[in-house]
This record gives sequence, structure tokens and C-alpha cells, in this order.
Amino acid sequence: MAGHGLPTTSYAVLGLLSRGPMSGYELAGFAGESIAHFWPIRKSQIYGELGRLEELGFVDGTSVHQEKLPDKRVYRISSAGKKAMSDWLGSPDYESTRFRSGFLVKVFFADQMPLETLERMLSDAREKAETYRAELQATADHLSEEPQEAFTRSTALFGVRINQAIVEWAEEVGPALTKERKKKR
Amino acid sequence: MAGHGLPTTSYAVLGLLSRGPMSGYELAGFAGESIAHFWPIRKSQIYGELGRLEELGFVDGTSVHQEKLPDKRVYRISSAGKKAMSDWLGSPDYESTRFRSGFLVKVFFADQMPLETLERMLSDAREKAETYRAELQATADHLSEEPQEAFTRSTALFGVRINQAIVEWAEEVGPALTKERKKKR
DNA sequence: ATCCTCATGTAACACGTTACATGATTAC
DNA sequence: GTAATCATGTAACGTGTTACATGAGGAT
Repeated sequence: MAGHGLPTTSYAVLGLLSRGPMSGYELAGFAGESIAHFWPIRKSQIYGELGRLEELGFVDGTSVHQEKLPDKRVYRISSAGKKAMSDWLGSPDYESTRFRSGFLVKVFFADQMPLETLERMLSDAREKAETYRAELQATADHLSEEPQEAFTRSTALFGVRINQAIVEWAEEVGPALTKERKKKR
Repeated sequence: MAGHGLPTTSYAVLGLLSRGPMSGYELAGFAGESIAHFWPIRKSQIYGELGRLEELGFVDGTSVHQEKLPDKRVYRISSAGKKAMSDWLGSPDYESTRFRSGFLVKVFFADQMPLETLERMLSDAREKAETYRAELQATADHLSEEPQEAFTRSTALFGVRINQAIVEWAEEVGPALTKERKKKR
């Protein structure tokens, strides 16, 4: 927790709502296109957050009837919500990074792994990172020069750097590791 | 899940036990020095995993009485456990990477953030990554040339690359973002 | 004397994931 | 006309985190 109270996910939802009123479904879509690469949120979790935020008085929900589609509930950030958001933004504290790599767990124990499997894993990881890097680079390139977008772009560029690092890592250690595995056994 | 059954944490525990019998407490310490930077496991979770693995017959636990210290339960990997481990290592599938950055969430919404806070955050993130990078580099350097260690070293080098990328990112976008925030408002 | 760390764990809870539900519209 | 997708959500579950417990030894 950063400062005092709510988990980061709550502020993420609140922040997205500060860009305009939305239903949970719409919010899930928006989150998927904007923050998902560094802070994924499942839609079921979004509904939970919206409920919590409404109880706290940080958002106001309004039920909207629709003819051909299911009725929806549209949420709008309240003034208390804006205050909570700007308090959060006022502090430089942030929730510490969570990183877990099932890939590295396997690499760590790979001295017991068939050579072919290891090679498949390494090339797979390299390729995935390469693809993802290109994708995020494209995202960054397509953003406008609007001031607001500079922040979005910087988060995309973060992902670009990370995935570039992974590609380079795979190229560096790949040959050494498979060679290692050939010696052993 | 990678293949069929257990979560990655179970295999991580099993894999560490394949290096030798340990108590839960010892295992937690070992995990903290080896895999924590890409797969952290809390000790309370380790006890849970050990219980599960014992029920599955993948490890055998033996209670050991100690004079001055609390009694402990020492676990040893069973042959069924070794089989489960090698089956897991035989498949190139791995649990997908989980990455969550509370830092980037704040950066994403930083157009509403006081300039000073943004600057503090960026330099803090840069510094943390720099420190962590050096730490992991030292870890990699101190590993021997034993074949086994090559895999451990590669996971450390992964962290080195990642943190190097973060440092470079901060240097790239830092000035642009703070400049952006100076224009706005 | 008191406080902190070591060495062992147990218990409670919350976040986040996966699975389930439902009706209309579009695709093949 | 059957299957996939859209548009809305709810419910159940499990991993992982935080808090609690306990007694001995070392530090100040």
C-alpha cells in the first residue's frame, strides 16, 4: 500500500474513471488497452473494486436501462474520489513491484532438463519477448504528441526496454546454457 | 499451470529439496538466497506447500527433536517427487510471467501529479534499479564455474539486464516527463 | 532488565483468477 | 440453424500476504 489505505488496483480504477464515466465492462476494455501491460485487472475484479469505491463514496453509480443490451451501471468519479486520487498522487510512495517468472524457475532447475526442452524454452521466450517488444513499440509510436500521452508513452517504452533486455539476455545466455547441458550427462 | 497439475511454487519447493533435505525454515532461507528475485515465496506458504507435497507423496517429512531450539520437521524428496519434478522439467511449458508495477501506475496518471513528487519517484526508481542491478551482478560474479551454477548465474544475469533496462529507461524518459509536467499547469 | 534476532511454525484474510450465467447480435 | 462474439455481470476458489505465537540466546 502506498501511504495509507487502498490497494493500487483501486487507484487504477479511480484514475481510469477520471478520464470519463464508464460501466464496469467499458472500464475493463479501457484498462486492457491502457494499463494492462503493467497492471492487469480482470473484469470480475473491476466489479468488486467499483463496489468498494462506491461504498467509500469515491464513485457514484447510476443504473442505465438499455433496449437490446443488458442494463448497465455507469460509474462516475465523485469529488471525494478526486480528492483521494490527488492525495495518492501527492505521495512519491508506490506499491513495490511484483515480478514472478515461471520461466526462470524452470531455467534455474534446467540442469535436470532434456536439452531439447531447454532449447525450445529459450527460443520461445526470446520470440515472445521480441513480439511483445514490437507491439509496445508500435503502441508508443502511435501515440500523439498530446501532453497527456507522454505519460502513456513512457509506460509503453518501459515495456519496450524490458522486452529488449529479455531478447538480449536470451541471446547472451542461450548458447552458454545449451552448451553446458551438452557437457553434463 | 505448466502442463497438468501443480502450481509453479510446488515445483520450486520440490526442486530446492532436490538439492538436499531441509526443514521449512531452512528451505525458506535457501529460497530467499536463490530464487527469490524471480519467484519469492513466503515462509508461511512454504509450510503449506510442504504439507501438500507430503500428502501427494512427493516428499517425506521426519520430525526431529532439538534441545535448545524448537523441534523441526525435515523434508526429503521422494522418488515419486523426483519423477514429478522430471516430468515437469520435460515439458517446455511454463506459467506465464506475472508483472505488476505500482510505480508505472503512478507514472501513467502523473499528469495530475506535483512535479516534485514525479521527480522524486523517478530518481528513486532509478536508484533502486541501479542498486539491485549491482547486487545481482555481484551474485553472478561470485558463482563458481561449476556446471550447476551456470543456470543460477543465468537467472541472476536476467535480473541484471532487467534492472539495467530500468536505469536506462529512467534516464531516457525522466527529463521528457518532468519537462512535460512543467509545461502543463 | 529489556529488546532484538534466531528458529520454528499457525491462522486469518484479501487479492486476483477461473468458472459460471444470460440474452441479443453477427458470422458461417 | 448453430456457433462465436458482444455486453453485462456474479460466484467460488486458491495463491500469496500479513499478522500472530513461542521460547531461547545475544546485545546494550
